[in-house]
Amino acid sequence: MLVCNCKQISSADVKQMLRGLPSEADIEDLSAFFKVFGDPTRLRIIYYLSCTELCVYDLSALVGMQQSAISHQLKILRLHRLVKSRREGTMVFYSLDDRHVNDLYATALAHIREQ
Amino acid sequence: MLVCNCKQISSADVKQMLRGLPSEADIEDLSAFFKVFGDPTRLRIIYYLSCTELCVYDLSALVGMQQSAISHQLKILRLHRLVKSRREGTMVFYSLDDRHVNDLYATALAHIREQ
DNA sequence: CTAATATATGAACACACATTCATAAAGGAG
DNA sequence: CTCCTTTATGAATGTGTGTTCATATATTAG
Repeated sequence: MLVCNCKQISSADVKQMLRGLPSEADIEDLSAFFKVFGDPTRLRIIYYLSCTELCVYDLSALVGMQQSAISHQLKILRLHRLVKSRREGTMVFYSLDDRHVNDLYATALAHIREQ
Repeated sequence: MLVCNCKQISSADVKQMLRGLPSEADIEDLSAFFKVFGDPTRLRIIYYLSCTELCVYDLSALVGMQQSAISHQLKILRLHRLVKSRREGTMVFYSLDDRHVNDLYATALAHIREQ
């Protein structure tokens, strides 16, 4: 029974909720993962990479931000395995590395467009 | 043609990318939306509400955080139309108000669990 | 009305984070 | 080797944000 007698939820119900609760680690991972999408610059990078593979410099030109800023963000995206990189001479090409990205993108867009 | 001659992407390709680019407003909305999920406390609240409707006090007990903190977070969730509230006497019951939430949750979990 | 309970809110603080600047590292050309 | 280009990284800075504390608001009971 919960502390508040609002609806007399049984302790059995509470136990069942606690059983289904994702682990501390999962919740941390989840929130960290969503946080990656919670930045406009990273979303723009993700969009452009969803179109085609791009090098860092071109990405910075497209996004309209300094190369350093893009590199920093690419590192974060890489650490979360959302993009992968491929070196070709002095250049490094980035591309999307997750089949879920588009799903998330689409679902979120659907949400914000439902007024 | 992009500034870097890395792959000689034509200006037509660039134009097409820019055509598909979500608007400034959409990107802001998207990132703000994802940001809401980027916090462990809010994720816990969302989980519990995915089980059942709950009042603020019980939520704070389940999450293990002060009532004030929960109220602040509920306000954010409400502003993003992820939860809805219903007053019953002095109590306010919250419940999920978005059919996309579970989709996002599941997709994200799938991502972080793929190694 | 007052008292009690449940929730909401404002201010303050501490911490996280995105960007910029400067610079280092890596590779290719000469 | 040096010079140039591309990318990565560290430090610094300013901004954003989650929590707590104190308090206000709202509703019911008496």
